[in-house]
Amino acid sequence: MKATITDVAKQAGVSMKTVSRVLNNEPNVAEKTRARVKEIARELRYSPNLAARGLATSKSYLIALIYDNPSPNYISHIQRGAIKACREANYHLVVEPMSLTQATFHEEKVKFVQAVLDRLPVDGVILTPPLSDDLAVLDVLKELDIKCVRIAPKNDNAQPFVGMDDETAAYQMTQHLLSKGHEKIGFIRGHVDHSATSLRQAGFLRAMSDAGIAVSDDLMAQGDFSFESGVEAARTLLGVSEGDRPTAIFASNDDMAAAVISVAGQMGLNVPESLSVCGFDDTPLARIVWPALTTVRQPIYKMGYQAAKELVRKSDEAAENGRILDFEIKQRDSVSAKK
Amino acid sequence: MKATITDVAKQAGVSMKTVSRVLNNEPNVAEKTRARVKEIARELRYSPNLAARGLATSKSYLIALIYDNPSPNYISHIQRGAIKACREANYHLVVEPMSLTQATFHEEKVKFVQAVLDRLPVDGVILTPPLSDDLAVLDVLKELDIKCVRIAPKNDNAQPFVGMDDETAAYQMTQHLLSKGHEKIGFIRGHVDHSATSLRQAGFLRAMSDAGIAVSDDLMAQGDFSFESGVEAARTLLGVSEGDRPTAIFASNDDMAAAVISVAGQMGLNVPESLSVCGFDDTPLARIVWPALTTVRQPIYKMGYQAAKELVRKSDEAAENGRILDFEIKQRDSVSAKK
DNA sequence: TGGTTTGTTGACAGCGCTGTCATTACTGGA
DNA sequence: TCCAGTAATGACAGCGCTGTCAACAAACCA
Repeated sequence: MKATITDVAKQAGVSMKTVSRVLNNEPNVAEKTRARVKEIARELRYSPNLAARGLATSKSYLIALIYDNPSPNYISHIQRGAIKACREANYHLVVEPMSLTQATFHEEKVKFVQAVLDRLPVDGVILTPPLSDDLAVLDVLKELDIKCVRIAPKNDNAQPFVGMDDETAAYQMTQHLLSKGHEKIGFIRGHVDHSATSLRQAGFLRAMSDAGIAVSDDLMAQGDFSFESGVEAARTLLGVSEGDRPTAIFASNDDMAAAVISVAGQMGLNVPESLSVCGFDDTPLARIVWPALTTVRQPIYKMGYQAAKELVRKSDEAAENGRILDFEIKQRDSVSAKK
Repeated sequence: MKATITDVAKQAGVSMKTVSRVLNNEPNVAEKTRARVKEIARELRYSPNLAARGLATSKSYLIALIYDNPSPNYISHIQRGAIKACREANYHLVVEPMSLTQATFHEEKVKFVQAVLDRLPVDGVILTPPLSDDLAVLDVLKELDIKCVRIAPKNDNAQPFVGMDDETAAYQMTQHLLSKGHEKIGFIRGHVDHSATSLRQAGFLRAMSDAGIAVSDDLMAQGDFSFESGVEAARTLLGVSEGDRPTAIFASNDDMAAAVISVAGQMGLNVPESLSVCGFDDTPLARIVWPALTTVRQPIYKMGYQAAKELVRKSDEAAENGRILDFEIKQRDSVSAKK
């Protein structure tokens, strides 16, 4: 039925081992032989049996993406990037979301990871936030001796990761607002557990401080990254006398920024004429709301790509222990100069 | 390091084969032996090596989700459902999006599927629309003798599938609008290539016809499922004299429905007081727009689940060749009685 | 009682590949 | 010319598991 290495070897008049050498790009094969074997393999549409190869090398050519992250958009970008890298190295990606289990308690998360890895002998694991900062999970991985790259972790635990500089991004976005003449700028925080929350806030505050503008407490509202929490926060921020009202609001993510636009609309405030709004993440939503959101584009796809790339890296290539990727400020229509 | 079947066998004082029988729930093992082996396996935290098992059985315990669908939301639900079913049967899911390759031409899509399956010996494949209606791809699968379940295909080619009844869903949604007193109802069509487009339109028209209401051409607008196309269509539908304006608009998906709400807002029309709007799909967007969208909830998660379940089904369980899952009309705030 | 059936167990080969190590062919220098 | 040194190749075992088939024990019937 399907061609095996033996078939190729017979056809080419060489031993299985030589075919194996060619297939794995090992040295010490005469160029002529190499060419012939390659040719025959192509003719026979031969491709190695992963299971057999895995059994012999105790590698699986599989990378797992383990996540506990409710945002399909985020995950799907990571996933696409990771798959790209896998494909380039003839690896495959298996996805293991843990939201499906009842893993609400931390202990269960650890058990989940353990169970997955006991069963599936993957060659590497990609962890997304907030899992990327879960020390217990990292311990399990270390104990099992499985390579792991973390996406956007809060802490650099001397383990490989890829991420972006949330603090600087928030800093630059705030500068953008300042450059448009805004001084009374409201800020909506994200979910307290999320690592990005404090970084984005820090960037905002640093920019304000650098500009010599004090930020009063009532310009800071708490959200949790959800649209609903954004509505709440926007009402708090905007439900004051016209003089006290901020002329711009920086929401920690796009969902909350969309909420601000929605609330502003309901209050009869035009965006961006009477109120500038900006978000963070550049989700599809950012282009769907009206006016389209000025926001920060995260290199999510690239993070997935780099993470997987590091995992499938052959040992003779250089390792990179941490990598900060570039973000981009996407200027669209929701921010204008202060009137 | 990691326990093998031999370790368990030794500990239990039985042969490897008996352990194997217990692990695979095969009959003809004394209850006492079975219990003891299970106990020891648990103690040793033994779990079988997938590669070895795969080599012996020529099964991979892997299911592939192959897709060429730009909607991360749709895919992520399918994926979650499929993973659930895989997990229940000790299978794993590998995802293989083809949008990453340059597979714009049809021929390349076929090649892509072929390449993936040559390399990875999966036990089954899940195909999402529009791939689920790609005859050439189905042929490849058949030739390779790989089981396949299609999600929401247009045609029942006597091959396993799961789907939902788009026509009836659109029919019922239209009835809902009619029951609120609306008679002048606008309809925005979806992308012409998509199988759901014609079904949804057919359901709409049937309901109108059953209610004895003629639908004039200028109440039907063409979209392509994108927000932008929805804006366009909404402008066409609403940009007429007040008397000719529809009192309700049924958009073929949520993105376009959101566009209708946005355009209505810009025109000073209140939703739902002056215009009722409904969508289709129940994407996250439906709850984020204001007012929240009345829409049709598709059983996407369940479709993924059922598809995978069919693929991991043991041969002694009953097969189901096609399965229509239930939808649900989600009534939210964007539809009200006609004034 | 012996013979048959049914239930339980184990020995062994082999799935398709790669690692190890031995063997052969070729090269250049003394 | 011979020999060391190196490049190219192959024989063979074995990765961890399951399928096949044979062996044996227990239970049953006549």
